[in-house]
Amino acid sequence: MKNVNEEKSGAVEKFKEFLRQKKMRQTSERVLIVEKIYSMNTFFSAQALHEDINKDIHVSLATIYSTLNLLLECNLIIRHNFNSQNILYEKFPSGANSYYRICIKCNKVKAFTDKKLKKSIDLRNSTAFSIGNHTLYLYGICKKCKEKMAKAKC
Amino acid sequence: MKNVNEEKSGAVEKFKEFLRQKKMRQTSERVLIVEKIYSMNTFFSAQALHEDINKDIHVSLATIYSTLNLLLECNLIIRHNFNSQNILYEKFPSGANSYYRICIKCNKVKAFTDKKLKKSIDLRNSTAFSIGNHTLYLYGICKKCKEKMAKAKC
DNA sequence: TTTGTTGCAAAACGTTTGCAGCCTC
DNA sequence: GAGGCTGCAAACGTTTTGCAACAAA
Repeated sequence: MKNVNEEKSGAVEKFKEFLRQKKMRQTSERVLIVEKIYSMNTFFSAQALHEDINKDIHVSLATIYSTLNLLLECNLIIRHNFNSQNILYEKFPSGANSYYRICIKCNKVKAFTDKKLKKSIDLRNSTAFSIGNHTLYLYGICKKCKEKMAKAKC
Repeated sequence: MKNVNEEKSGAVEKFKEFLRQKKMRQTSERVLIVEKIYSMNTFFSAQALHEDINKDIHVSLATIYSTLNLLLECNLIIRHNFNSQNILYEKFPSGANSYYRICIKCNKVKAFTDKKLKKSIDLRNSTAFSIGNHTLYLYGICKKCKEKMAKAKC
């Protein structure tokens, strides 16, 4: 198991390399934002990230968004749209994969891991398309909602 | 292979049943919207659907959105967020599953099918979570972009 | 007849943009 | 020192909401 700090410094390094390649500048704001994101373990909205960072130092929302777009571009974060209102971001370390169970009744989202499935999906790599990360969403009904529905029928 | 009209009438039926259960009204607008969606075979934006429908009869954008939300709720459509700007919808017939390859360089999206993978994912069904449909996104680099990158290095 | 639904316009929300000043390189 | 980046506020596109008129049950 990789530790959190290794993951974070790996992400910062990858981001800096990406900026170098694009001949873009390494600003303190950009680095701080990646570090913050890689210190979290939950989904987050752009707003929440903005508020969180601004407890420490002042960074404008425009900068938050511009950096989020760069991080999306270099695959260090992903963007979820679980339900129509909230758009949520999440760190996405290289080699990681995201699996989610989404209850279509209560909208709760639960992340899980599945090594076997991961292996099987990674096998889909081909010359026509080199797979980096992948994301799987399972839509269904959770135990609680199933029980509720059973009760309602009685 | 199920034919398109069967699929469409199945969707309409499922939607009507959903409305009945929620004690909501079966309006001509609602039915027309599902029918239209199930006649298409591509991703679509709310705007595009609105324009398309309004060639025939007048339906307001507010009604389009309210119906899209109902269809999301009863799992007859899904919402994609491939790149940060466009939000796209797609029909999602029961039993169908969506697999997508997304190039992180050129942002092109290609849908594909994979029966083996589908079987393997369906096996993840459990008492804790009953899986309905699922969606898999593979993020990677397509052949064209790989070739471009190889050329750039020379 | 009753009450939910529609259309319209305005509001809300997340995100982007233009510009002046600042800070990397 | 030059040009890219930031902050601010205004603009933008998508989605939601409030209200009066309408229509399904």
